[in-house]
Amino acid sequence: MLNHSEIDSILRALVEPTRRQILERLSRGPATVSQLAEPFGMTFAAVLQHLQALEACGLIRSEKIGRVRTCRIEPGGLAPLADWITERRIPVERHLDRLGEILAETDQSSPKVQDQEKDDQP
Amino acid sequence: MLNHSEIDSILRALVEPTRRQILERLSRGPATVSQLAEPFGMTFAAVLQHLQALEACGLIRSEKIGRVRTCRIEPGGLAPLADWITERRIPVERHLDRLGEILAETDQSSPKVQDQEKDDQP
DNA sequence: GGAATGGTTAAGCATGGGCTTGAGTATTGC
DNA sequence: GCAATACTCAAGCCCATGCTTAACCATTCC
Repeated sequence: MLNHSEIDSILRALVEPTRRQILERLSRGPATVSQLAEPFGMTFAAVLQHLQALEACGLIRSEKIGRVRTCRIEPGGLAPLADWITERRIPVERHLDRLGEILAETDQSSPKVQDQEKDDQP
Repeated sequence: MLNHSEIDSILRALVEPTRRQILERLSRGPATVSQLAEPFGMTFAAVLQHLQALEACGLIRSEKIGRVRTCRIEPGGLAPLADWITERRIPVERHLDRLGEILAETDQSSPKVQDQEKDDQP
């Protein structure tokens, strides 16, 4: 499915553990491509591809000076995903609010709505 | 890479557009498996696999009564991802704070730190 | 200028995961 | 009991994507 929305590309970038580790590393400060590649048992080119994916969706930013490219975190990069999450949460809160209203309207003699257990392993 | 942490499974679930649409649908109220399968031009079995992925990482919950399985949103399902995002954001804020301190310490005669442009298309 | 360093790109392999098919199970309606 | 319904499971196809290899710039050092 070619859903090329913004959160789609951010999620596709974040779903890869290596890229999350790169973000982790960059959150402790800027680094060059070779510095980023070194800790991973991985080719230079592979790390570069990860960096391009991260930069394409606005999670990092990079700047080349001379022959050295330095990468750093883009501060607001995770904001679209954070917004998406809060948007998805609001309807649920609304549902809970309506549930609260319903509970308030009905008698207090049936307080077992919170009792539902989640079945862990089917 | 077999990184089976919680946010890993949540991200793997959310990265699929179909599963996000299913979440969207369920945020408007519970639905049976066949009700969920109907709008997608997709097999029953395929939707079922998506539902299993969503339930395995705690984003939805389902209950079978008779031969009908009803699915609903798990209210706190997105919380681990939201927490992960805020955790990643704090170091950046710290960096910005330190930047603010540095700017406060130095003279006000060099205000070009915010001037850096992001190069859109390489 | 030539070698070394740092990065970039393209081509190809290989695995994972989404989707289908097809068979199978449990429940409901007659 | 038998058929229809609603779902479940397993096997396999196929494509997207991560990774490697191998060549190819560009910059710095001598």
